[in-house]
Amino acid sequence: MKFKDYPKPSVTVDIIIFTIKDDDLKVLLVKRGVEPFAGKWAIPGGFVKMNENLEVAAQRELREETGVNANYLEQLYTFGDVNRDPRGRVITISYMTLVNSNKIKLKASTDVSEARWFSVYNLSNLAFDHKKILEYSLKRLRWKFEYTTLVFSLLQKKFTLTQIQKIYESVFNKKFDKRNFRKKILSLGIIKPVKEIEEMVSHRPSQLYTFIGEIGDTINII
Amino acid sequence: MKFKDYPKPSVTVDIIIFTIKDDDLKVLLVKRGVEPFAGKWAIPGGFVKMNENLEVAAQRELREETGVNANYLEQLYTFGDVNRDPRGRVITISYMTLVNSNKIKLKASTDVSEARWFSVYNLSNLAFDHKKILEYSLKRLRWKFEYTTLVFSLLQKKFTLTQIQKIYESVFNKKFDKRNFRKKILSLGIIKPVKEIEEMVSHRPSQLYTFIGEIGDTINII
DNA sequence: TGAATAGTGTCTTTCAGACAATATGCC
DNA sequence: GGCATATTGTCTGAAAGACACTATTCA
Repeated sequence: MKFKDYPKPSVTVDIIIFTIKDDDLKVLLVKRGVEPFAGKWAIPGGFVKMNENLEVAAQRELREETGVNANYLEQLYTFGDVNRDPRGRVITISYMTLVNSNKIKLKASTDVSEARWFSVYNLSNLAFDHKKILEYSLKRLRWKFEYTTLVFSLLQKKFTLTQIQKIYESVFNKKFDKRNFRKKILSLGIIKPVKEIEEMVSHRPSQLYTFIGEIGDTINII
Repeated sequence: MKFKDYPKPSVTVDIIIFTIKDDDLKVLLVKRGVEPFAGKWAIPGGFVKMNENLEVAAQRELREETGVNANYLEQLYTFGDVNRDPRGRVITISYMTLVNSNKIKLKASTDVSEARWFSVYNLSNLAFDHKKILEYSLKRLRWKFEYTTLVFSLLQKKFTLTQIQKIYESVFNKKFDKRNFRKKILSLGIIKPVKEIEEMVSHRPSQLYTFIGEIGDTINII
């Protein structure tokens, strides 16, 4: 079979980069510098190189945009409708990751003019079918937060229970009862208190905990 | 950006076709007629045409192998490791579907020599990375059976509670308690009895039910 | 002592899961 | 009556969810 002779679609990876900033779930978008959709905001992405695995390509895009490596990266879905890109047939494999926004210093890559964090609850007018991709990724993110220990990819080594709860409240965009939430988290046996407490706060300092487990482990949280 | 000038990977769709036959969960495999892996069994699939959406390509492959259209088709995962196909870079988007084996008359397509149903619990020595793909698809199938009404895509319009239970037992490869299972299914409010009972059986005939809802609806079943 | 956040327990309801006897139709 | 399968209810333990007050630190 001489499949080299057939015309082939282009293949890209897009990476949805989530973070929590100011108690709000945010996603990193880049402003397109070239047509099509010049001036519109888009999910960062780029072409997959011929000798590059898909996850490697996604990691590379992440690094180009943020300068950090993901400790969690998950393939989401592949979008390949014939007319999703006016330049021709482009099939994109979407990935998502979560980064700690403190560690990030945004830098513009070569073919984009700007990169910025956007609240996921206030998005509009994105390039391509990226709005649809983001809606899908938010569903997946919530699902992952219900069933896995993904939250710890957004926390420092030591953290408080309130910090966990605030992240959950940002991701689900709703409040949880403090007592029930803490009871549930503690019952999972995935965190343990450390011999330190919060410092430099003008109120009762809280107990610090550390995560014992692997990020992404399956476990019922909510 | 003249992205037409870059070398591009080939893109295929593979389709995992599940059915229940003889109270056993089976998957359709085809015997490869050509190299690489000539003579090995493989998941059916083929190249995506340039003017063809991904789901359409998957539906087409399904029709070529079985002659039926899917009433349920779901994208699973995209496999794209650099060396997964010795002929070159091939990225494959996998889909899964469930068909009623009564309706199927298998036919060989052009580039395969034979198609057969295999028990998912007895697979070995498949072509490419297809073993890995099947393991992944079984996990997803089970997940879907826990949380959705997918089972009804395998049943006729009228069915018995025992038929539902037997399908679940095949999919999860374990037995369920009859009383608890029926209690649970009935509590969901997604089926209703019809004014007929089973005929032509040499034992107490059972009540027939019909499904009220959409296949794939989310709902907690197990 | 006031401000700010940390930390904590009980009750009710729901659901999962264990468990066995009777009913019906056909031969 | 014997065979084969259908149908049915109770109890227990676990977990979810509603709900409000006290504790601690700092300024």
